[in-house]
Amino acid sequence: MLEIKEQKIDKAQFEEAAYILKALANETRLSVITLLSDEKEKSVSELMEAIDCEQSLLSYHLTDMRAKGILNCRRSGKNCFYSIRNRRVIQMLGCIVDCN
Amino acid sequence: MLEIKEQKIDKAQFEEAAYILKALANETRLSVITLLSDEKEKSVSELMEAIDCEQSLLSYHLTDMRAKGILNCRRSGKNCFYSIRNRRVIQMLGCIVDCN
DNA sequence: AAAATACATGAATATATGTTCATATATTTA
DNA sequence: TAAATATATGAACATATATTCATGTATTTT
Repeated sequence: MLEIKEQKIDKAQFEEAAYILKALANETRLSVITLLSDEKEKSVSELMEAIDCEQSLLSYHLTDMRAKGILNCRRSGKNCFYSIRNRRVIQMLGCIVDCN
Repeated sequence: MLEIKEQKIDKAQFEEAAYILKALANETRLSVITLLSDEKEKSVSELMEAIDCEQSLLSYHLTDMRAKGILNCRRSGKNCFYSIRNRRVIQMLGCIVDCN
């Protein structure tokens, strides 16, 4: 007698993907990633200017993405320069935008 | 004199991407998409069994993903069969999982 | 050293998302 | 037609995410 093979899913395998998706699922954040995706780092002021986002709010998003390992931050004088920590995120964003 | 070209971002262009990302950024939802990605539709019961998710909670996620245009639903007798509406989502999920 | 600039942080609040439980609805089966 | 099965929905609540505003801190400029 042939058993029907049940497909069981280990939800845990999606933990990390969901975690990153949550960290990116926001217009401001997608804008930041896009601005940083040309390899060049940008200061908070530059990002603010380009995205037209309130200083405090942008800072919140940047700090959080940094805490979640998506962005890097380097201080230089009065400025903080943000950049993308792992280039895979750019690839991912590319797919997302393409598939849409 | 050379002007520095400011890069302005139109956040609105990311609205749709962010909308879909939010709709997917959850372990249960990623599990559902994965289970449905083999072209075959599955009933709520089958999904429930495979994902090990409470009926009501799964229903909530399914209904929402359906409302957001990610899933289709077809009733047949006592069952409701869900499937992926737009195959691009699978491609997207593939990228996400790969890049990670 | 005081003022200005660039950014972060905390508190308060608003809004969105996820979860549970009880109950409703549709369909089939007995 | 009553009971069983499969799924949806509403209410209440918990938690997470986003937003605003005031203020703190580090650095530079005057």
